[in-house]
Amino acid sequence: MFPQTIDGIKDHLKTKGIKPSLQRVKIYEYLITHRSHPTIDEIYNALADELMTLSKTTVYNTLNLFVEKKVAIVILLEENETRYDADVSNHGHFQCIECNKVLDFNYDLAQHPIKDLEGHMVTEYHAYMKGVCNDCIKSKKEC
Amino acid sequence: MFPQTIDGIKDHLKTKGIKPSLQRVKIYEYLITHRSHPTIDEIYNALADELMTLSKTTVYNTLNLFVEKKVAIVILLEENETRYDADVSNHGHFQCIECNKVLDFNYDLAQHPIKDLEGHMVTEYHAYMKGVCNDCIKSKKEC
DNA sequence: GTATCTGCAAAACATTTGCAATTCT
DNA sequence: AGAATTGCAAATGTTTTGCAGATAC
Repeated sequence: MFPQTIDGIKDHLKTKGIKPSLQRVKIYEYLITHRSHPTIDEIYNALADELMTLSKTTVYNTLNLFVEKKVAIVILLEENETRYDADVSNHGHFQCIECNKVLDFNYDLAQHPIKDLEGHMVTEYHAYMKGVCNDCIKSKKEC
Repeated sequence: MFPQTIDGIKDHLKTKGIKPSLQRVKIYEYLITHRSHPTIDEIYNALADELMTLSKTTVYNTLNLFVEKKVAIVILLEENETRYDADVSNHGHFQCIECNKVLDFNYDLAQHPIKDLEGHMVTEYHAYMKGVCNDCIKSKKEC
């Protein structure tokens, strides 16, 4: 599903019109190897050790570029918290309100025609849910 | 669907555990008479003339209270933009990427069981789409 | 050598907090 | 009077912008 090698990542980015700089490749690699839908902060903190001079501005620039070039999508689940996902296919997200974990789920809204939207041109589909994940349900029962 | 009178609004807020102060009643009235899913700024600007001393803090406080007491929901459609809706039922939102208008649509995600989420407890359902509304499609054709 | 990319510092916004003044009962 | 609410000013946090230096082709 995702490129498996650094060269694969470079080729993928090039195909999408993105020059594969070190920072961009590392950020994309982080996104595809950490499917937790990280925030800018999480990405920055994770890579700052390895890329000593990395700045948050670059992380912002890069993710804005990724979204514009459609190699990543923005995930909105909470106010004041923008998360990113390298899986650009139509799928849903479930966030646990106890542990804040985000799970993907298979669901393509585009497959469900909506009467109220006839006549409009739909280009993006988003579905998300919140609740308590099974891990947190278990931990609660133990108390 | 929504209370039709000021007294109706007061009763509704009281039922939900909210003391109906002037500011709260006016903000709730604005929400149910302007179904455009306004931002804090839009609500503040719309009411500032009438409520001379209204502060943005009060608009923030009030909407946080409304969400907590479940008389309004947060609508996330864009980064850094929180919108509010007094319709707390499960339904979807469509935003036009040309004119930014937000339309409601009838769609209850809760009616669509998701295999990947078996074992988790889902308490909130959100669906939204983006695209170009029919008004903007028409204006484009005219050019 | 010219374009682009990076990263610092500052600016721009959105939201929250602390607290004093006001309102309501 | 006592409790809750309002609203100002300051603080916090996130994202963008301007620009100078570094990098790539």
